Amino acid sequence: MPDRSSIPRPAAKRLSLYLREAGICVRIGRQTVSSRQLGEALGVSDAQVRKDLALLGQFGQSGVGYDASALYQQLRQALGTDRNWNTLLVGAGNIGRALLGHAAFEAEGFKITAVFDSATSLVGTTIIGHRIRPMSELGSCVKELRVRIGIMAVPRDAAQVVADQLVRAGVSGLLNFASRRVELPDTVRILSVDFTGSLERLAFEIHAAEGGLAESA
Amino acid sequence: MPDRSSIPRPAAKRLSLYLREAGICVRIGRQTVSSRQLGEALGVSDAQVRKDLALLGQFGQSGVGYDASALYQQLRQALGTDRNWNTLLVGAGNIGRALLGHAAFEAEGFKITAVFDSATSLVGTTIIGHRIRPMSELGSCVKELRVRIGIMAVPRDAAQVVADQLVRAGVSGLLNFASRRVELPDTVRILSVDFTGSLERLAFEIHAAEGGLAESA
DNA sequence: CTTTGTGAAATTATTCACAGCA
DNA sequence: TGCTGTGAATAATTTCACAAAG
Repeated sequence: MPDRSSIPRPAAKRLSLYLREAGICVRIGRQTVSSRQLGEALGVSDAQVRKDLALLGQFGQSGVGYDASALYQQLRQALGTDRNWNTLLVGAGNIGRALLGHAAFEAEGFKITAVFDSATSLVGTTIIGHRIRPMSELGSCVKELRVRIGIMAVPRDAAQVVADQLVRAGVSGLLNFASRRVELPDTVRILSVDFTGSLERLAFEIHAAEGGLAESA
Repeated sequence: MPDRSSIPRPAAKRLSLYLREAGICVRIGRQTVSSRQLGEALGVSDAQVRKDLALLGQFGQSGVGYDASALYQQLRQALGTDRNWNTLLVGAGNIGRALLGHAAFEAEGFKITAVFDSATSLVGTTIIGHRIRPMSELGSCVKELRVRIGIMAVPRDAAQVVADQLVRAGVSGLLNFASRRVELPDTVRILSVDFTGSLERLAFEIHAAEGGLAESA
């Protein structure tokens, strides 16, 4: 067994890509898939794919490739998505509603079990089948429903306060849609999705690609 | 003038974080900010901050730090957000609507100038002040409004087709919300935001931290 | 004093290239 | 033949540490 105690961060990021691709292979009935094929589908070198998958153990077959469904199962297990994750959503605004309507979550094992909002005008109403709860119920909800991930779709100025509440309620991780860094105890993981930051990075790449040549004159 | 095209990818990712922080400094009236302060606010080492900012030129002051508004301007210029970027949105579903209601885009120089959808039931209707246009208008719209970025908020199975249409229409970059890799000519940049993938990565980190399968820093 | 900018060193990540297997 | 798994080589990135500057 290889040393499984430490998976490099960049490799960890690619794991969910491999899972997606393995899922496609399984769905279309493909028996095996090679590191080259996976790599081409995802824009990664074949050597990189092999290195990454070897981190999870040896289950490829020389001359053949990886068994698609074994790969799929192995990745699900490694990522922890072989069983269900209960999540809760804080913030029933634009982004929150989009997430509630995002069917892909449940298909991949993530269930939004409860929705919270601090706006009293929203509390008690039902949005896309979810009753909006008051923040005061956060703690009991996390315990009763065994929620492990809190999804924060709140304004940036509320992010730290909500994060603190979620941590106190006992979640293990946060998915943060507010473009603000929040301080957390290092027992709690966070991953941020920043729309504006993404656009800025994209703009930078375009800008640099176009400006880089023109400016050397 | 520094050569923007030679900025390392990880550094480029941090640039938008620095911009956010510099913006906060300017807004609260702070005159100067040091690499240590920036680093602490963003979870990056001070040496890293200095290396990154030095890529844009030398504008720090020994013993003092960086002039907040000069830093802000410099970053905006480097990222290309000192000028307006016209974008268009394809897909007026859940995610598309959330993006239309996301005020932060315009505040940072990104304007959604037009919205498209392939559903004939939506075309012609107005959503959050935007008339939904048929896909057939894509080409003329890009030209007339000088759109450079296409935002794809479409189902995964439509992603490649829509990407092809956007490329043909002449955009320079794509912001993709579908969890599927799309093939593009390498003159066109793409950046993908994958909700499910993000959740999977978060779940992996939690899972790994708890299960002994850790991720190295 | 404090803080920048930057070579040099250390660390981390990727690619190469090939032995070994089916 | 086609392919994996993996050490070795390479490349990229981060950290160190300090001279120079205010």
